[in-house]
Amino acid sequence: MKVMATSATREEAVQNHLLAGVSDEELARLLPNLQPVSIPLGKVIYESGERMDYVYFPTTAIISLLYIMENGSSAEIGVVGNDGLVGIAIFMGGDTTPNRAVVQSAGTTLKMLSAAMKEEFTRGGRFHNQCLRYTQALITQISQTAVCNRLHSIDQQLCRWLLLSHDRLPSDRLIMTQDLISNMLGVRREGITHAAKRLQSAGYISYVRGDMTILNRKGLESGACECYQVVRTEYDRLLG
Amino acid sequence: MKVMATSATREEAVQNHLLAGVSDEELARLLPNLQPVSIPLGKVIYESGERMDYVYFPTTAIISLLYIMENGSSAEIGVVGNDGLVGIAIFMGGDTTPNRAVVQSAGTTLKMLSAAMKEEFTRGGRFHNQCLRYTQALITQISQTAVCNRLHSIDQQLCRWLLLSHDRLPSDRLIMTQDLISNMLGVRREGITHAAKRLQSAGYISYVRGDMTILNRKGLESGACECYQVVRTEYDRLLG
DNA sequence: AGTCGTCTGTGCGTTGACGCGCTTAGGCGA
DNA sequence: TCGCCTAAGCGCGTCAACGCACAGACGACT
Repeated sequence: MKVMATSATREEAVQNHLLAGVSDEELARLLPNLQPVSIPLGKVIYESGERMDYVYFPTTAIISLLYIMENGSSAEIGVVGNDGLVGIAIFMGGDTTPNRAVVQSAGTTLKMLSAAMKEEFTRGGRFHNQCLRYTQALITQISQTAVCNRLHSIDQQLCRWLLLSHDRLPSDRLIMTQDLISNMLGVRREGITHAAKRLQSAGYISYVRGDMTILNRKGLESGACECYQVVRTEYDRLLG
Repeated sequence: MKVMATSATREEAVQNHLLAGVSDEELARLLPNLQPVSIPLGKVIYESGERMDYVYFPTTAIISLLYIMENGSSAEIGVVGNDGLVGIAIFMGGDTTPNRAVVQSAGTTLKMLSAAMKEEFTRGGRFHNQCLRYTQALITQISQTAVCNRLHSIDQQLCRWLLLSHDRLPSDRLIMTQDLISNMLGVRREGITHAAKRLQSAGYISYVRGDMTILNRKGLESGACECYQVVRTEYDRLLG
């Protein structure tokens, strides 16, 4: 995690949609506290139950929220990109969550001390409201993950997962091995191999050794269950 | 849904833990707006995407949050009892959610007009904070449901579900058919039949035609996955 | 060029859950 | 008391996903 000495510029900040949606006055107060940081793939930002010293506003990075079982298996409960922030427990009041936050796609985020976050949140302005609306959107995403885990096939879930990632990605390339994806989705690696091969045969994606490219979004959308669209629509409604 | 003419008394209000946790001053402001209502099993409080006119603070009732698929199948994403409230979208700012809220166990709740809810929430006092802490607890419950749906057997999930219900129940009796439970958990009715029979053989529960009694909580806890305890611990930490 | 580690593909047998159809049994009202 | 409705139990065959073991395949690094 490389920290640049300077605070974030306004141009950097508005790359994050949540920050782009606050008032000029609020943004002016936030800017000096926002530090650009670039974070590598696989970096653990929060550990389950651990004190969170910073909140993170992704600009180009994508962060995955995971629950890790006692036996080591894991499952993703949500994904955060430049549409939101990581660390909602800071302003919700719990300070910690029983989840791990890990970088799914390397890139930059803006980090801010928890204290500064709490201070601006308690002022109760547009920033406060935006944070809560984003939290509601995230709740919808988590809920739909629960439903999808229950009722849909690996193929459908992989499509949903790729679309959620693609929405938060600056390009069509996703650096991610099938093994990592299987940990996210909480399934076998071979299950992902099969599903990915089918998607490749259909011409929706192509990949070689951890380097995946999305070729046909429409195709993926047709292969996904309704869960993706429900989440997408709700994000647009709440944050659009 | 039977509405009594009078406002709620302080004694009624504090049966709901969330209301019990606010300041005297706040409670005094809330009381005139709180109306006791008794609601029968199966009543739909909110429909997916529908405007929410009231928020509900359960006292003895239990409400289930469900997502209904386009093809009619369904899955529970969370359950609310006297530990919280139904209608968080009101103060989170989205006004609606893509979920259905349905009464899982008949009983009473205190309902309050959305406008009154918003007004007290925006005052930003202890009530505001309690609502957010409760929302975080609910997020944990939903997250753990997602994980559990992915990784655990029907037997384990039934145990978890029974324990979550029991925690919110005034007695050990649960009026609920296996068919309804299967809709909640998003599995086949026969799956619940098998799991329930095993739990009955073990002496953990007994049931006849939609009338279930919990005989051995410890037994259920031993049959459940870690998901139940994670949620329980987090509720205690955030709201206890 | 050769070696090693990692990523991907494949082929088993196993299993938990599904879908369907049907039976048994309790409860209630006519 | 009879009949009906609904809840619960049972027995298939089917299937998606699992666990495991191993084989190619690509890239990086001597």
